[in-house]
Amino acid sequence: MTSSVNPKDAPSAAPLGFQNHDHRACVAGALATAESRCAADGLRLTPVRRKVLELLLQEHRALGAYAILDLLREAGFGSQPPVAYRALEFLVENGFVHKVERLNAFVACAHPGRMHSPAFMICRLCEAVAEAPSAPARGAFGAAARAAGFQIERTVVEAEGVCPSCAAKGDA
Amino acid sequence: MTSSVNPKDAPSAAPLGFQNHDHRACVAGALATAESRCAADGLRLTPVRRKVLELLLQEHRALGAYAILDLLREAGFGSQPPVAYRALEFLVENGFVHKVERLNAFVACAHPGRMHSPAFMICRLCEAVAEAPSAPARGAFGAAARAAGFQIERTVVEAEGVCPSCAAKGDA
DNA sequence: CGCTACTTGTCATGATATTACATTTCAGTT
DNA sequence: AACTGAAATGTAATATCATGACAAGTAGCG
Ligand SMILES: [Zn+2]
Ligand SMILES: [Zn+2]
Ligand SMILES: [Zn+2]
Ligand SMILES: [Zn+2]
Repeated sequence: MTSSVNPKDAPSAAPLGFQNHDHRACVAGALATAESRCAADGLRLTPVRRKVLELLLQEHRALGAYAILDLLREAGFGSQPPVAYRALEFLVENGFVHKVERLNAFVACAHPGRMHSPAFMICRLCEAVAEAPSAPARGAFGAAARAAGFQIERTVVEAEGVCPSCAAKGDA
Repeated sequence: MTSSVNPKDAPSAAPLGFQNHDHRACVAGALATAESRCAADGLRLTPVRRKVLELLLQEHRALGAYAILDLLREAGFGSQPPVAYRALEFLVENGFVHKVERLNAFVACAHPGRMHSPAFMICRLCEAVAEAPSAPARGAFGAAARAAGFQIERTVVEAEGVCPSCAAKGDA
């Protein structure tokens, strides 16, 4: 969602998505969405899972599993890798979190509640990650896949580059 | 059309990966291309590097760094991880090999000699990997990136699914 | 309650990747 | 041919990412 870059919010030292936004609302909304959808679908958003989602939403950037694990430990949860990986598995399976393959890291979904195939823009300078909608199965690639007889089930689309904030710093 | 797998060994007009093709020519041609381009550009296609490229071309699928390392050891080269990773780094930097992020594995480039941004189709059943041309910076995603002010430098486009060969087996 | 499925905590291990440093090879120069 | 600096290689050690196995706790249910 890149409809408009709205500078109304905090000038912020925030490595957020790329545009400023009301991050408290962004976090609270996503958590609420996750809770209601879990309730609706009979999924169990347990304390660990909820905490991991909350951490990823608050950071608003991609975190490695071990970084998450450190934060979990600080919050009093288990500190062994499977604790983090299992929570992440649940969150990824149910679309609340995406894995960024390029970084071997995880990021909270920016468009929860809707089925979608994510595309990411990853700043190589500040490591900010923005999620854009994508429809890779349409377009030239999808046509090539159909021509080859390949049935696409899942796609990874990740662009590495420089975010507007870092570009401004660098050029200035 | 051309979606059917041709059982005879036809010269590959499209080195697309899932269809049959003259693999000996495919390997020899790619090696020759690599050699001539290295000669032209003053790059050193040393024995280890050439061997890694040859292994990837012959396998014609994605191999993990440690699988490559095993093959290198069998061929009498060094057997420590940096040996493989350094050869792969050279080959990736110079466009002879791509990394498949989704698999943490490497595959020989199917369109060497031309600057391009690869897109992959990965069969989850047989692990075949086909490379298609891609232009992700065009289309909706590129538009989103421009709208966000993000400068794309490199893209990862990988589709996971079922290749025509496995689909035929499964459906039949 | 007792049963079951699921979740969590933990230890151990496996898989992927990099750092550091000594040695060798190579291209260009003397 | 011998010298030299840059590049490449060999090797040990370590760092980072991820999973397997099993015991213990917990929610839902007859
Ligand atoms: Zn936010
Ligand atoms: Zn940035
Ligand atoms: Zn081939
Ligand atoms: Zn297949």
